[in-house]
Amino acid sequence: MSTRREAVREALTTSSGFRSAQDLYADLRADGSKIGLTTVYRALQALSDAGEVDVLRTDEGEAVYRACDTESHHHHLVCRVCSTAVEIEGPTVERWAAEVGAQHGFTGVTHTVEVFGTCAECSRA
Amino acid sequence: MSTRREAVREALTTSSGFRSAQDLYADLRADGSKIGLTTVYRALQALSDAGEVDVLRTDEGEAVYRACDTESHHHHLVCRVCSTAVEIEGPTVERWAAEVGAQHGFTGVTHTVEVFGTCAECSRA
DNA sequence: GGCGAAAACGAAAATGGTTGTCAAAATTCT
DNA sequence: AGAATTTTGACAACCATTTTCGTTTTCGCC
Ligand SMILES: [Zn+2]
Ligand SMILES: [Zn+2]
Ligand SMILES: [Zn+2]
Ligand SMILES: [Zn+2]
Repeated sequence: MSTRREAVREALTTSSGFRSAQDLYADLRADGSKIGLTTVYRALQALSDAGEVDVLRTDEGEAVYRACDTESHHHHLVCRVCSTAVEIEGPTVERWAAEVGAQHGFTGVTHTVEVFGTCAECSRA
Repeated sequence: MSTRREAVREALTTSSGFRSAQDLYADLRADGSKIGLTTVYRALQALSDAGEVDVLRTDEGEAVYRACDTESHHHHLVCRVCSTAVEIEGPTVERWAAEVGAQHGFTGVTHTVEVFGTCAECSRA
């Protein structure tokens, strides 16, 4: 694990929400790092491949990443305002997805589930 | 509703799967239409705004569209190979998403749920 | 410590989907 | 028909992401 990649992981870990490559690059540069944008992309790619970070796409198509506490299968409850995310689980959903796939004769069934809303804190404002 | 927009809607309706703007553009041109790519994008934007087509993002970030039978809330079971999609509903998931959001104090809770797999036909091959 | 191979870096260019611009063409109105 | 309005499409601009490639750093070995 190179120093640069460690820096990207660190920058990602200090945030509880999903961040884009550009966000992280800006953060790191603001902290005085001389890291290049390409390296940030490469680090995120590697971390993603290693299953150490979760990725999802915003409505605008931008990839955003998050360093989750658990590496086991889970989903997220994401604040639309501050992008803070909470890891959630749902045996109910897991079962439902598998069943609906099987019912239609699909094999190798997977799913994507994300829940969005305005978090308690942002709701107050 | 202009002729061009109608043509895009038609091209989308003849497919049971999700298609990208570029796909539709290629289809239309192959059919002899002189439509421009810009117009395809504009038509899809309008149809999407009107809630007449569903949009989702591929893993690569490309927007893909589908003219669904129902305009009411639903999700999709999508074939990873041929991209054919089946509209599915799940009261269970709807309830679960609302609950998990409420439990964490989130307001204005929405969700995205898509199920992927290999359809029966593609599984045979 | 010195050295060479291999891996990591970063700046700049290339890519590819999508959107903005603007003048021409089609449609609608009077 | 003629003017006003909308739609269209070629082309340029955008922007996130990837590729390229020469430079720098790291690492194993002498
Ligand atoms: Zn929030
Ligand atoms: Zn799941
Ligand atoms: Zn299929
Ligand atoms: Zn739903």
